[in-house]
Amino acid sequence: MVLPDGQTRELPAGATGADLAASLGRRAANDALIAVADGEQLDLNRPLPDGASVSLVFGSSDEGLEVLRHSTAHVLAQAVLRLYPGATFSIGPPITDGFYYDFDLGLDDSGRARTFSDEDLEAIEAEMRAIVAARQPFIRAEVDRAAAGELFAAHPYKIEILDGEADDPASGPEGGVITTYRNTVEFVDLCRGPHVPDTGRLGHFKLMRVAGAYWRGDEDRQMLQRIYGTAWGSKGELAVHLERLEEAAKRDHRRLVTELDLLSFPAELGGGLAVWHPKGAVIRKLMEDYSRDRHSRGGYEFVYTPHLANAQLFETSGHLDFYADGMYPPMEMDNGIYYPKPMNCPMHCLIFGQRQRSYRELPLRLFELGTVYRYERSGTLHGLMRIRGFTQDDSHIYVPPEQLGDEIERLLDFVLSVLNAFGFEDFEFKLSTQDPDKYVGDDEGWERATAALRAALDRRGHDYMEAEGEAAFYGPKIDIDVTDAIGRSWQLSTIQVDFNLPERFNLRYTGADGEVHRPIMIHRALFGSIERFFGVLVEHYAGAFPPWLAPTQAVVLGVRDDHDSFASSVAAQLAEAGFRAETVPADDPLGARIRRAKLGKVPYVLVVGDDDVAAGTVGVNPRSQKVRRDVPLAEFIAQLTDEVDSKATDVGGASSTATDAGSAEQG
RNA sequence: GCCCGAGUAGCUCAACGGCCAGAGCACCGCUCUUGUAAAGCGGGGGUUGUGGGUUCGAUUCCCACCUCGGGCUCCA
Repeated sequence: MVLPDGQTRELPAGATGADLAASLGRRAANDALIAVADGEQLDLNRPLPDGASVSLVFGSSDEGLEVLRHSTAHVLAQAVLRLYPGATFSIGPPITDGFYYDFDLGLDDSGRARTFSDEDLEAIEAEMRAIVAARQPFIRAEVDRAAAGELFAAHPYKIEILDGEADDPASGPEGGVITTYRNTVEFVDLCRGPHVPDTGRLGHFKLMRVAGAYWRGDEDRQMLQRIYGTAWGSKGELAVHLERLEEAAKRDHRRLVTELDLLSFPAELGGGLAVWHPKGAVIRKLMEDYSRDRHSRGGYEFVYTPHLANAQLFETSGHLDFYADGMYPPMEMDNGIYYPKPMNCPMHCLIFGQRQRSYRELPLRLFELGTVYRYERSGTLHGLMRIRGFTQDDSHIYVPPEQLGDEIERLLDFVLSVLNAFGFEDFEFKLSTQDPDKYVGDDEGWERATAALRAALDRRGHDYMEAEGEAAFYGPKIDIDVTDAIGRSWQLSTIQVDFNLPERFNLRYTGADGEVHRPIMIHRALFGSIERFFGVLVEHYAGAFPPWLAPTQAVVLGVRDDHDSFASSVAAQLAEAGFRAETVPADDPLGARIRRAKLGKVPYVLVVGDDDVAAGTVGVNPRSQKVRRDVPLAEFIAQLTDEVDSKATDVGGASSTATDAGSAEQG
């Protein structure tokens, strides 16, 4: 065998991964989950090919975690089949952070599909613990189709997998070899493997929730009962994961927007529609102002278009053919049919097509904060992240084919620089290419456009993954994900090439050669939706917006009520300097007023007492820094001005020389 | 839309089928006059999501609908 570090090791013929692990020491023997020989994953009890390059996989690696989660899913299936006679099972793959398994529990006495409840989860988890304690081996076997059919005669979903209707990533035949894994006499699963040697290697798991899921993800098929779980290589990692979930729950924008009085979803309005309260509106306005300013400097021209359009427009654009399901229902008026717009592009195309265009005008970059309405099924609505009425920072760029690459490159820089201002620094790029079954335009155009996108990414030095076949039917695209403060990734920006709409709207320009040409169109949104981006920001900052965005930048508090008028004058001077400041009269004890301001996540609390009235100073209590006393107001204003102008994400500045007048706790 | 779960005061939550549905925060009033994260007292606030049903009696049990949350699907 050749080990990953280049060493070689002699083992008797027929030696297994387990033998290799044993030869490497006790830890390897105890902790190894599978072996990888010449790139092929093997159970530890399978013989290693002579002379192979072999590495052992542990629960500490992604590969190991997948195996461990997959095996835990098997344990879940065994527990469910044991506890629910008549139940059958379908698939149970590992997923990010865990695993799931889908079951069909059959019908109850009244003919309705049986389902799991939350209480069932506890019983199932207890059963799983028993299976883990029993240290059942996973025994692999290769069988032929007939034997497999017999083995799974009572399990129609397994039969369907055997019949190869679809290739599931975790189960199902591959290369004609059907493999099964048996744990006990009672439990055997159809599975490609590999698995951990025995259930004793598992145990750091937790069942999370039960949900409905359609067989094969197809809503015309049977709805199955899915159980989700999380599983890790150690107790510590499981604990860290559960803490991360708690942290995410604390940052949930739906909770924070209510607590901070930013916006709400009144039931009277209808599902998926929000109203913005004054504090939320301040932040939104600042985001929009910044966006407008950047677009203005970036060579965009601003346009406005209405919320409704005649059905004819959406027939021309193809939305009624391809997107009708996502549109609000039509309304009839003056013998015409009108739809709320689900996208801004058709209207921008009308603007382009309104007169003759010259190549000298291109690239023509039309920009609009355009509000659109989309019908989202009620079950899919989710706070600000999925909503029915929202505003896109939408632009459509009309460009000659030969300038596509340059424009994309320019766009990439623009997008990243704007996102940077909001505190995002980690980006992931995804290039989606043609779906061979569903596209418009000629192959040559696609190839050129895709090459242009690729070249732009390369020239800007961005690593990207390629998603084959995931492009929209009208052209290839680049999607940009950002990573937030706690490591979650959000898809925000998208840059999409479109050959289709210029065709449908018969858009043309006159080239330098005097001939008529068709432009290529780029759709691009940077925030995507203002609402969704706002939601991401709330979670990213955990509601503690940086000074330039905070709805209230400073709360000024008098120590006693005879300081209130000085406090008011400080607030007035801050307002005069262009800041958002409030005072709270000294009707309550100072501590209580400070606490309320802190819970409101205000960047600065300014406290003024006798000394300050006399000297024209303030006590500065920043959101997460120490308190400074006797700061001249002008100095504080200069500092805040700096932070706002530089869009600093920190409050109080790392370099501020804090004098310790009582430590400021964090909220 | 479909599966699971939940709807009690503005918010967070109590209340075996049984007296007038309670508490904290928030809000209003009075007292307190405060130097860096919760002063005291009092007050207002509810058709327990909506509509049916079972029952002597329903916040509690059953049915339907609505809304919200977790999923499936789709995507920004």
